[in-house]
Amino acid sequence: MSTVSTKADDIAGILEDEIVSGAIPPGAVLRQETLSERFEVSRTPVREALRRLAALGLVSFEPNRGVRVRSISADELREAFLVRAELEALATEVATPKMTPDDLAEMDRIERRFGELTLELRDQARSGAPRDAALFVEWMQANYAFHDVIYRVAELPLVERIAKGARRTFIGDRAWRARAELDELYAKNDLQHRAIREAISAGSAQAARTLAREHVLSSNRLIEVVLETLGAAGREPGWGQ
Amino acid sequence: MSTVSTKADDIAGILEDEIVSGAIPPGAVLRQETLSERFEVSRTPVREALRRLAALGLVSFEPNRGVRVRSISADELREAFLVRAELEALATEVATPKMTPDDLAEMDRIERRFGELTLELRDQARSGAPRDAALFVEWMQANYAFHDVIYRVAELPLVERIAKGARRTFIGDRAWRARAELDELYAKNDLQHRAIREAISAGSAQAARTLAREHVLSSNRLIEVVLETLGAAGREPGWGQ
DNA sequence: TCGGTCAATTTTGGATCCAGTAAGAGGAGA
DNA sequence: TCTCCTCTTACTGGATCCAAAATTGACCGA
Repeated sequence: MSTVSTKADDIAGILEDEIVSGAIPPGAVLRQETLSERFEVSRTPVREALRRLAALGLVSFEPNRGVRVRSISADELREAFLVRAELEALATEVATPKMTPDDLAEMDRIERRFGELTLELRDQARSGAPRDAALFVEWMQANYAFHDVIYRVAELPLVERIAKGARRTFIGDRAWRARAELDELYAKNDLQHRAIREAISAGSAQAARTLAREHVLSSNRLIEVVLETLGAAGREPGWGQ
Repeated sequence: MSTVSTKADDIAGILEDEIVSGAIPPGAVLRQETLSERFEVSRTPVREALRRLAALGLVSFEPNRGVRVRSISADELREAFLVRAELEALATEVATPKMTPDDLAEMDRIERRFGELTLELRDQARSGAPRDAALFVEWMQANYAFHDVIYRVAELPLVERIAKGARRTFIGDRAWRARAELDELYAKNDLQHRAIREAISAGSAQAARTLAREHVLSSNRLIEVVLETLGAAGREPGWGQ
């Protein structure tokens, strides 16, 4: 791990996080001057950072006009899920015969925590209390942690990079967190995790593969809810579309 | 389509082609000054272009040392094929119900040409004549053209982008073109294309999917030959390892 | 009041300049 | 002769400067 890094890399990393997390909303226009003031550097490293983000598909350059954070379309979102489904299926298949008892134990630990959080979320929704954002974030992280074990064991860095790139395309869309009707999907998620874990444990790579694929694809319903919410959200600021 | 473009974009595009085609070999060190002289611009747009290539994974930055064209490792190459196999399977499945008679006719036309080229390649190899690079390139292009029809019909731009990114990771490795023993793989390729075409024509998305996946995966043997050749090739120039 | 034209301002893209770092050559000492 | 140290050189990363393009807004005429 190299301790040195360029300012351009640092800035790109920070902006990437902020875009992915939704702190910088889709459609926002990024001014080079503003960013250079914020990071207390000249525009040169800022521009290089923006080039990198553009290559990653997070922002788009309009020559002589500026860069704007790409807002993801309904089709893109659906497609991202398709890609994730295929690649997670692949990773799960590859990981199954490589799983050690320690790995399985880790999956269990994460899955137990995930189950608890799922119940908490459901209880909260049933009690009519306002959704706790921190709790939701924790649930989401536990969800990803489960899949991350699989990626780690599979040792497929390219697959991991692409799949994680695809899954983050909707982390930033915070709008959907508000919907209560998603709760049963959460519970389904939990059950599917358990099924995948059992298939892996049984050493059935094909079953694990199929389950992983269906797991991601079953988020289709969730996607549609998300899209509905997004459609209701106001248009983003910027140059006249 | 915007007719305007920045020099950084132009340069990145040209360099990308040259790296992918192998004109700039893996391991080569790219000097900013040299590139700026070649393209008759200052180093600024060159650096931005290099940032983009780095984000695409084609080159790697070493802070204060320079950029070098990434040479693909054996594991990366194998993984790229796995990714392609999954995504082409997906694209084929999605494309099958959307195929029009015109699309099928185009596939036939391309496939017919592909079959001819395959025979030519085989005849040439049998006659002991030295391989004709131009013929090989044409064969390769016909091969890709077949798959491109599927991508076009599937209308999955993200899948297409990722899969094409994965498949080009080895176009640049020209070494393997010299191997005669690959000829039977070529013929197999041809047969598989026909099978995929028939499955699509029959409207069986699942069969087409499976065939497409196996088609790419069957290149495993080919990959191993490539790796063998790469292993024999001399080390690349540059900083010590 | 509305639309169009033209100048002023803003902002980007590119060139040049400067500083800091890494590799390498050469010399001194063991 | 080998090793270590220093000094030079080359090249990158970042800052600043300049030109060109686009947006804004004011002014004018219908």
